Formats: sequence, structure tokens, C-alpha cells
Amino acid sequence: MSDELNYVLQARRDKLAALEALGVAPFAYGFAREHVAAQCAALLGDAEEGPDVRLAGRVVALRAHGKTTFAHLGDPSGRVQLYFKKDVVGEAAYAVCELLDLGDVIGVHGPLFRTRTGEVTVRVERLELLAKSLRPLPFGKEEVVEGKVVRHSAFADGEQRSRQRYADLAVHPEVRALFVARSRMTGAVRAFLDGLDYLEVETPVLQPLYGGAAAKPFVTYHNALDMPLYLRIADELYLKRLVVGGFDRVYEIGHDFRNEGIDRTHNPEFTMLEFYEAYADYTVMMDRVEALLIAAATAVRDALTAAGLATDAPAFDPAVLQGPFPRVEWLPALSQALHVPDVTQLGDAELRKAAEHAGVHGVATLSRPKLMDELFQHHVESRIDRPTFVVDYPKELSPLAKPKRGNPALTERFELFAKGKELANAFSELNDPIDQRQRFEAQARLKAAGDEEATGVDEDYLRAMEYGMPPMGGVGVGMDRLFMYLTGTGHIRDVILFPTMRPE
RNA sequence: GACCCGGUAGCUCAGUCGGUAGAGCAUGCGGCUUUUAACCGCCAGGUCGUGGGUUCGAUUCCCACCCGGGUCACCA
Repeated sequence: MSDELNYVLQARRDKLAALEALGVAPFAYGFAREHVAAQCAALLGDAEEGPDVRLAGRVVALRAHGKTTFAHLGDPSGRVQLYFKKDVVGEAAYAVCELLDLGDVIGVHGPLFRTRTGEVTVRVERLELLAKSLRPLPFGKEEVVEGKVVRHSAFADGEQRSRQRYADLAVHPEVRALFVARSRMTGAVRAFLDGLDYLEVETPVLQPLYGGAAAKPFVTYHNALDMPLYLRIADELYLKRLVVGGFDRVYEIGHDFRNEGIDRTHNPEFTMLEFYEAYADYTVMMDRVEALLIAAATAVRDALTAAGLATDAPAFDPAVLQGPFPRVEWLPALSQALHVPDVTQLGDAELRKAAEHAGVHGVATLSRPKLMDELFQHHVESRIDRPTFVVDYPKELSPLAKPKRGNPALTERFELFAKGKELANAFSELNDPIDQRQRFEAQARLKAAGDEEATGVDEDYLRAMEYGMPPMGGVGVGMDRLFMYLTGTGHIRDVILFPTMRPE
């Protein structure tokens, strides 16, 4: 696509000049809006003629008939039809009307009435151009078939919709509604945690050491300090420092950054919720996660319903909105899936055979715990549909969790799965500084051996822990993926306003 | 990283078994004072992703690259 002034763009420039010749300022400073589109139906009621309204928004449909013009004005609340009649608005204003384009931002003033076909309409008496659109928005034509909006020649190129999200939003009310729902979801999560006396905090994005997860970081450089800094891969270690300091319940919603591939479930920067609660173990956190998910689902459902977008997405599913969610234990669930009494009693050969049968790649090189993890993913996780807690992971798979009371081979850890995808991960958090140091040192050895995802020893964090860290439960929830799940969205790009993309 | 698919007008797409391309909508002009995918008529609009090769001739065939999508691999 050329950015040069082609004939379409040139036509808009010509109209701009024509408007200026008429003495119309094409870019205004403001407008005293008094109503929104969605109010109009109620204001008119059953009457044929209604009160005056003052509306502002974008011209989203335009049908000129000579000395009469119909248009639709779109604003955040919806859309309403406009009727311009030369006899009503006058010669001068009608001349402006004839220079309107799809996409122009205008303000109108006039009484409501009902057209012959029954549509609530503004009989425009005054028209103000607020911003001339010099580049055509990719509006598709719409028709209503059996109550549903059918869009023709739509703006369908997913790449361009992501790159030019402003245009995507401008022409797709349902995309706006989706992102409103996302904001409502975040708001509901905040309200939920605030209601439990959690404190929302902000911790460093730029960190001298990265940790709290296994991932490759982004590296940047601070000139004045003359040192590299890492963009955080997790919030965990700073939030737990705050619990040491006496903030018993803290949470943060912010971006983490991981220098990995981009696909339908991965964006290099993504929104993570982490929350930590002193004196709570993982069973308490399970209750929190369940209530939080229900609050999030309710908010999404309400927002989509308000926008007229009721769907069969999980946010509308009673099994999601009510709970309690089933809880299954990791080892028994795997044993049952493999039809064996106890998966831990299987020999290495049997495990490998089972893994191979499940389609796992590189079976020969995998350790026992990793084999079992692969089998679990294939046979259990991927088949979980309704939200389900999986609890008590093998110790080898959960280096950051405390051992399970009464069974040190397991850890007090749970993950929440739904539709085969992980929605939350949580532990009874490790608070033993001696154990923690050993784990850091193991990581440091891996890093020294070339593991890019291993972290180093965080001496400052150990110092904090040595002062005495209360026992606590901690949870991480990927907000993008949670929202994808609740709305049934298949691509993370579609739930992030400006996803990371290569420049054009 | 591997493999597969795609990139043609402002938008959505068709097409050329190799002879520099079409449709619908949008745009422009004319008509129309209750239309709603408005309608009727006319006109215009394209370095066919980029670079190279083969060829008398490439948008079409070949190679490389760029961008996007998908599958797989990798992955707290």
C-alpha cells in the first residue's frame, strides 16, 4: 500500500480545501455533547417526535439522496441515524453535509423523530465538523439479517487489524466491546483483591537480576550506571520482599517480558497478575483463585452482554460462573489416565513406551519426572475442559514450592486448567533461606553451563528472606490468557491492543 | 528453527496452462427531499510483496529474500 496521495486520499484533501473555502474549520476544538446514541431510543419512546439532542461521533454510514442525506453516527454507546434535509439545515450547512465522508467526526444538534420505517433518527438542524477524515477507514457495509449484523467487504486482514488497531477499533464496535470487557475484567480482579485488603503495588520492571521464572530475558543498558539491566520475567521476588516488609497481602498487575518466540499464545510482553498472602497456604489460595476467576468471568459476561455480544464463550458457562471447581491430584489422575494402579511404580522402559505412544518427541533423552510431566500434559491437562484444579505436583517438577506436609515427594502446588490450558499456577511459597540459597546455586550452575533461562543467585532476596519471611501462598495468572479463555479468543494478538509485531 | 499456505485496486477477492489484469464495494462526476448492503448512469483507479534468473516477453515458471498465517519443535 502506497502512502502517497492516491486518488482516494486526494479526493479528501480536495474536500478539505472546499470546506475551508466555505469558511468551515475542519478541525475543531471541542463540542458540547449532551447525549449519546444509545439514549435516543429511550428519549423518543413511542412518540413520533422527540426532544432535541446534541450528539458527537463518527460518520459510520452515509447515504446521500440529492437534497436529502441519511447517515449513521457512531459513538461509544452505539449508533443512531441522522437525517439531513436541505430545507431544514439550510443551504450553507447542506453544502458542508455534501462534503462529508465516511469517517468524519461531527457534532449534530436537532430533534429526534421516527422515520417511515420506524427508525429512531435525529433530524439534524445544526451540523458541526469536528475532524475531517483525510484517510478512508476500512468500513464494511452492514446489513441486518434476521436480527444479526452481517458485514460485507469487511476489514478482515488480521495483520493490518493488529497493526492499525485504531482503525480496527474505529470500524468494529465488537472489537471495542471486547477490549472494554478486558478492562472490566482487570477492574473486577482489582476490586476482588482490594476487597480482601490486598495492597496493589508496583515493583521494578528494570532489574539488575532477573528471576521468579525460567525464561530468556530482554537485556538493556543503563548509561549512567554503566551496567546492564534486565526487563523482568516475573514479579515474584520483589513482591515476596514486600511481604517480608510487612505488607501481608500484595498484588501487582503489570507487564512481564520474555525473549521467546511469538505465537498464538505468546506475546513478548504480556500482562501478569501475581498475588501473595502471608499465613495462607495453597488451599487458601485455591479458594482465592476460584473466587477470582468467577469474579473475572462475571465481569466479562456482563460487559459482553451489555454490548449485545452474548455468546457461548466460557464466561457465560454456569460451570465457570459458579464453582466449586473439581480438584484432582496429580499422581492419581495420571495413574488413572494410564490405567495403572500407581504410575510411580512403572519402570523407565514402560514410561518411555507410554510417552512414545502419546507422541512425545525425544523420549530417549527425557528424565523420569519429565516423562511423567509429558504424559500428564497429553493425557490429563489437554483433556480438562471445565475449570479444574490439579494439586500436589511431584517435587522434581516444582522447584519453587514447599514440600507437601506428610508426603515430601510432592509439593504444595496447584495449577488451574480449563479448555486444556493453564490459567493459574500457585504454591505454598518457599520461605526457608537455606533451602532457597541451595536452589539459587543450582540455578547459577545451570546458567554457568550455558542455560539461558537459568537465573543467578539473588543475594538481596536471600538477605530479605533471612530476616524472616512469613509463610505465604502465591499465585500467578496470565491475564491475557485468562481473557482469551473467558472470551473464547483463539489468538493472543486479538486480546492485546498493540501486540508486538515486526515493523512494516 | 523445520515444513505448509498466502501477499493482485482504498477494502474483500477472482484471474492469467508466459503476451504488462478483472469483479463487488469504496472514491470522483451526474440524477434523486424518508433511505438503510439505498438506487440509476458514467468515469477513473494497479511498479500483481522485493530482488535476481530463464525467456523475444514474467504478475504467471525457477531461486533467494521480506512480511503474514498455520502445523510442529522449543518454552514459566
